[in-house]
Amino acid sequence: MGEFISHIKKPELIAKRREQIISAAMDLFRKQGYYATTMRQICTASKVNRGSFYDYFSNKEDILVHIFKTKMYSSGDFKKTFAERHISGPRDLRPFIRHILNVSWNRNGDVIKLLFRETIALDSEFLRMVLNVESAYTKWLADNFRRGLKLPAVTKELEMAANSMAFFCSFVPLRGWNMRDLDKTELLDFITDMLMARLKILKSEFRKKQKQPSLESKHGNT
Amino acid sequence: MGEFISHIKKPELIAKRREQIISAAMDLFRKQGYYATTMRQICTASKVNRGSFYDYFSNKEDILVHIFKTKMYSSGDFKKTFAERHISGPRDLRPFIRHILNVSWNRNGDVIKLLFRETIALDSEFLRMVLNVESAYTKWLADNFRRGLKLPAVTKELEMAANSMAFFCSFVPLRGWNMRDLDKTELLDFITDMLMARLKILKSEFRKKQKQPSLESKHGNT
Amino acid sequence: MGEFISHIKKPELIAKRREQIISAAMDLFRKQGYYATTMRQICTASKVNRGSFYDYFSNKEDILVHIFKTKMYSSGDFKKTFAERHISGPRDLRPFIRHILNVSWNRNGDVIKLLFRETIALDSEFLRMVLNVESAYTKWLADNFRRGLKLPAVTKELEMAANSMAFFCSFVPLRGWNMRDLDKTELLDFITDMLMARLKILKSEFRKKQKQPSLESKHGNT
Amino acid sequence: MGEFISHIKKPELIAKRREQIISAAMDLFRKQGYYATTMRQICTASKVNRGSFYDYFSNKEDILVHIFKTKMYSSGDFKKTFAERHISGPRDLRPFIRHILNVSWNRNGDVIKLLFRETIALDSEFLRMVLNVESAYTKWLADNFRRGLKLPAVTKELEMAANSMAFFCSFVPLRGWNMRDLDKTELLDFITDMLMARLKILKSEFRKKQKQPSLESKHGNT
DNA sequence: AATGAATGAGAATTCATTCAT
DNA sequence: CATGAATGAATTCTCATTCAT
Repeated sequence: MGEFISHIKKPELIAKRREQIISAAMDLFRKQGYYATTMRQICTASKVNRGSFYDYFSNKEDILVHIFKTKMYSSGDFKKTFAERHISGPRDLRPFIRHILNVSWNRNGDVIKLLFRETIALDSEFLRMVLNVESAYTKWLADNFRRGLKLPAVTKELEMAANSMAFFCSFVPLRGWNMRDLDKTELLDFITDMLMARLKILKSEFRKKQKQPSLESKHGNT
Repeated sequence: MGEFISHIKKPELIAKRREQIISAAMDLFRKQGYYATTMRQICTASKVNRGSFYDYFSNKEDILVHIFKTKMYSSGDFKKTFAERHISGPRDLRPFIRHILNVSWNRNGDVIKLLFRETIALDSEFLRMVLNVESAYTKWLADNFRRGLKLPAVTKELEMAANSMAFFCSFVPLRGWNMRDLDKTELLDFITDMLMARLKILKSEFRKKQKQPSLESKHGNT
Repeated sequence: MGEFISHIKKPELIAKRREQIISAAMDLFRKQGYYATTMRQICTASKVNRGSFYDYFSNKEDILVHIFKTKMYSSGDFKKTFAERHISGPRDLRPFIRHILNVSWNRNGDVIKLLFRETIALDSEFLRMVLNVESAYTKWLADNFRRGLKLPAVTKELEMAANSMAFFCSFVPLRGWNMRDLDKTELLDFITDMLMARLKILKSEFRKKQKQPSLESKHGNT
Repeated sequence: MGEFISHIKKPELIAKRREQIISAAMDLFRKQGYYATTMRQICTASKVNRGSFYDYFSNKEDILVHIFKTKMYSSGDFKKTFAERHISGPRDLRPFIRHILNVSWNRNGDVIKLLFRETIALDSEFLRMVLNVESAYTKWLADNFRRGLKLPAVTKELEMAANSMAFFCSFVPLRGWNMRDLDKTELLDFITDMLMARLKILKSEFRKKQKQPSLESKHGNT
């Protein structure tokens, strides 16, 4: 437990070696999966000595942990990228969705794939952390949708929309094998349209409710 | 590779033991993942002798193969279930979607999860087979949508809708950890609505194109 | 933690293999020490497969634990042997001492040596157990001395005598390298005489105290 | 092997660093044992760079060798201390014994413990040297006893007494865990008395033999 | 003379699979 | 056809030692 402290003195060397290792490991994990990838392979591919490896990571699992940490939060791509893309009004809604999907599919695809496939390899303590980050991210999405639709509060329906959005982020990473690059670009618009269509319904339902605040309005389903 | 032929004579015994093993293995795989599950655990849980196991499966991976084979095609739940639910006209569209999602989330959730997480453990030959089944299934979905929308042919947009649909099938299996049972039920309608909304757009666009067949109509991107 | 349960079914096979392993291991430990002895060597010497080893012991340390357990208590040599040799009166005192030294030096020498050298390899929980057994043994010795000297209670001086006795048990195991076999036999009488001489002083001091119960009598030391 | 020659020029630096290292190492060896102590720990504790270490010792084992060398002979505590305490007549006998035990238990306890536990880690050549020193020390003890008892020559019985004495030196270092500090002080007198009592018998037997030089007198053995 | 990173042999242990009965 | 012990290749990780700066 507890944060691993490297014995190596130069921080820039630590960063460099970790980068080497993570890069090689991600490649191997993507191709073979976490378990089927051996330390031997990782060290050979990253050109880091098998003994030296343990100066930079505490053990094999630690690579996964670092990947998720680096890519998901702290200095991570997720937050940083998305923090810059904030929704302030209705006009931002569509570009916001497109942007996030685009980044998720084309830049973070590998991490997302890993996230779905290999979280089971994480020890429970860190797993909980990862899931918490995911939850927080979904909440952040929901709040952005709220602003984009000018709604007063985050409703359960907004949460479902956010969950769908988060799930769409893994669409291409998980199902990309069934598509050509061309299709992926078209899919971006298709999915954006689908989500926008659903959000519009959500908005119009809200308006209806405002006019007749005493009546619950839902369409009956089987 | 080639098909594994058991030495055991009685087919009903083979079926029985395989069922025992698959049932126990799926349970363990779901909880711990394929690699973290040992043959010892599988044999103990299924009450099959560790030596006898190899009379019913050729090796550990073979269990996965059989699970996918059994659950996805041949006697599989997928086709069988869905074959009975065919779309013949527009009125079937919504119930069709709801039904498929419902079955996927509540009956086939475990297999779907396995499919996303552990296909990497399969040797490439069988992996290709699995992916082919998936593709075929998606095509079948697209054709049903076509019938539901009364369109003359399967367009690229219909294919994308089908891909989305197939992807939604794994929504709860993969992201269920973030939802209560209650939410899952509401989500069923939410997703159905979203897909229906997109299909309606698709239909109306088709109508527009029929009236002005010479003009390409697309919305601007980014 | 907790008792290791072997998966092997036949108890007699477990006993046989453990015996093989312990015998080979003790030999190697004596020559090279615990740490310098590898599992490879133990398995080769005991003719037990390197994988099979873990069907009979939970790990390397477990060998040490078993040696101490087997040799020190439960079915162990210590208790069994000594239980039969009980002091009931003054005439038993000298034979009792001689017998215990003899057994310790000639039959349990290897274990005693191990006990002094390798207890540091034991995990703290089991180490405490071992030390408790030692303490109990020393108390048992003290009580026998008490009976042999016909004293009413175990005094601090009796405890010191017992501690000395327990320490003498490791004389030859620890310092045997400085003696020929011939010397060891003579040493048996020499040490017995020494302890007897001290016990006689102890007894006579007790008598003196009984006559003048109000006066503390001790010789002054620097 | 042969003596290790340091590349370092300043002898006082060599001495200083070796002292640093030995001091830290002894502490760690006592607590954890030789094998469980890593070079990392030794270098951290002694504040000597892990690379520099090999400028002052040839390898890990060399620390042990130096400890024994430094503490046992040459500039060693043993000889120096004891040389000052020489027996010239019967009156010196008891103080001599007390003094040696006291020093062994309270000043050299750690080295003695190490000597019993870790000599096995020494390569055979140096081991022989260590044992030789021990033998010489025992002979020196025997000769002092001879002078204290005014005997003409060192008999086998005197040798046994000296061996016992040498063994008593390790009593508290090896069995101290079973005693409080208070007990250790009382034990000093108890053991001194025991040895003195035995030596008196030895002396009186000598006198008897002198009177009847033709008769062998021994007590019967089991 | 000090520093600190690199090296790689070797350790304990696991586990799918085989095989004799 | 079942049983359960044996097999051994492969895995992760440690650590004394070396080496370039």
